[in-house]
Amino acid sequence: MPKIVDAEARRHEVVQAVFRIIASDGLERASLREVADEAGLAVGSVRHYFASSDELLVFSFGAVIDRIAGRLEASLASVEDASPESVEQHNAVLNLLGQFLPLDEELAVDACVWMAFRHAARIKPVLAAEAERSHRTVAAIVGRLIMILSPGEADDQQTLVTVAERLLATMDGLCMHALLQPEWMTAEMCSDVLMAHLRSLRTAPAGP
Amino acid sequence: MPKIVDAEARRHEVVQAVFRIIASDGLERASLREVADEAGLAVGSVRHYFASSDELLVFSFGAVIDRIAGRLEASLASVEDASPESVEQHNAVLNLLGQFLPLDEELAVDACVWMAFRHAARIKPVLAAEAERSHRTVAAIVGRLIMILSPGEADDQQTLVTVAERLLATMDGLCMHALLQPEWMTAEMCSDVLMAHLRSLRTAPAGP
DNA sequence: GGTGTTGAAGCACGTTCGTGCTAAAAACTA
DNA sequence: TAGTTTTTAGCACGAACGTGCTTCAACACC
Repeated sequence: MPKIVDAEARRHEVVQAVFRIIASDGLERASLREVADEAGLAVGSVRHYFASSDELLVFSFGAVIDRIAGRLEASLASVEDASPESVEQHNAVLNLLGQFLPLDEELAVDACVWMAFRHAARIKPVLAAEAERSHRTVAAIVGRLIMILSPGEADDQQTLVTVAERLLATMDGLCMHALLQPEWMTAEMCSDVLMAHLRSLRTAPAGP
Repeated sequence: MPKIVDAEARRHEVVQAVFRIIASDGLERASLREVADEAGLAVGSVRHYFASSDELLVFSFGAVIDRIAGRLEASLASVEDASPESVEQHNAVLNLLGQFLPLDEELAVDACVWMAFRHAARIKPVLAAEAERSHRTVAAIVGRLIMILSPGEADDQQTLVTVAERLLATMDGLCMHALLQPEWMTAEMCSDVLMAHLRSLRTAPAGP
C-alpha cells in the first residue's frame, strides 16, 4: 500500500545521527531539529518514527546499551573458550575490558553516548529504566568474568559482588578519564592501569 | 556611599543556589532565571555579580573544586601526621578517600556538581581550564597519598603515576556508581570496595 | 485508473533561554 | 536635605526548543 521504506533501517539511521550529535555536542544538543538535520531529514519525518523527543532518546539509550552488551558478550565468549591461566585467556580478558574504553572512533562514540545517557538518567525519569538495565546487564557480564578468573571466590557471594563492583568502578573511572582528560589518560596509560588492576585481582583475591 | 552589601558573601549565596539546582535538576537547568529564583533574587541582581551565564558557571566550577581540594588537603594532613602502617593511618586514608564519595548530603551535592561540570567541560570550552585544574589538583593529592603509603614506588615515576591513576579511576568510578545507582552502590558497598582496593595496594605494589 | 495509506515536510503556538538596556530603590556622604 | 553610587528589578528582543496539526508526494492495491 504505502511507500516502501525499511522502517527499522530508518530508525537506525536516526539513532546513528543521535549518537554523532551526543558525541560531538553533548546530549542537550540532541534536539529534534538537530537530529533531523544530522540525519538529513525534516523534523516531521523524525517524528513519524519517534512519537516524541523522549521516545527517541529512550530508544537511542537502549540501542547503545545493546551494542555495548553485544560486544561484551562476544568478548566474554572468547574468554570462556580460552584455557584458564593461559596467555590466550589473559589477552581475551584484556580485549573484553578494552571494550569499555574509547580506544577507537567507534568505541569512543559509544562511550560518550553511554556516559551521557547514564548521567542524564539521574535527572530524567524516562531514562531510569534503561539505566538500570544497563547496570544490571554489564554487572552480570563482569560478574561472570570474575567467576571465570577466580572461581574460588564464587563461593562467597559477598566477595564476588565486591570484586566485580571494584572492577566495574575502575573500568568506568578509566573510561571517564579517557573521555574527559584524553591528554593525561592515553591509550598506554589505560593499558598500564588495566594490567596493574588485573595483576591485583590475581595476586590478592582475598585477605584480612 | 552605596548600599552596603558583602559582595563576596552574595556571590557565595548565588553559587550555593547553583549547586542546589545542579544537584537536584542537573546543570542544564542552572539558567540565570532558575538560579535567581533559587537564590531569592532577580535575574538582574545575579547578573550584577556575574556578567554572564558562563562567568557564573565557571566561578561555580572553581568553587566546587576549591571545596573538594580543601577537604582532601586537610585529610591528607591527617594521613601525614599518622605513623606509617598504623591503624590511625589506615583510618585517615579511609577518611580521605571517603571525601570522594557522596556519603552525606553535603558530599553528595559536591559530587553531583563536580561530575556535572567535568562532563560539561568536554563540550563547553569555557570550562576546560577549570576541568584541567581539577584533574591536576586531585591527581597531585592522590600521588602524594601513594607516596606516603608505598614510598618504595616513588623511585619509578612511571609506576607511581600508574598506581595513582588507578586509585583515582576507581574512586571516580565508585563516586559515579554511588550517584547513578544508589540502590546498588550503597555506603557499605562503597566501604567494601574501598577496603578491598586498599588491600590490593598493600599486597601487590609491583610485579611482572 | 482511481483510491487510500504512509512517508516527508512544514507551519504555528507557547515556553524558555541569554542578554542589552532602562529605571526604581536603597544607603551612605556632604 | 540633596546628591551619588551601588544594588535590585524588570522589560524587550532574537533564538531555540517540543509538539499539535495540516499539507503534499509517492506508491500498492482493487
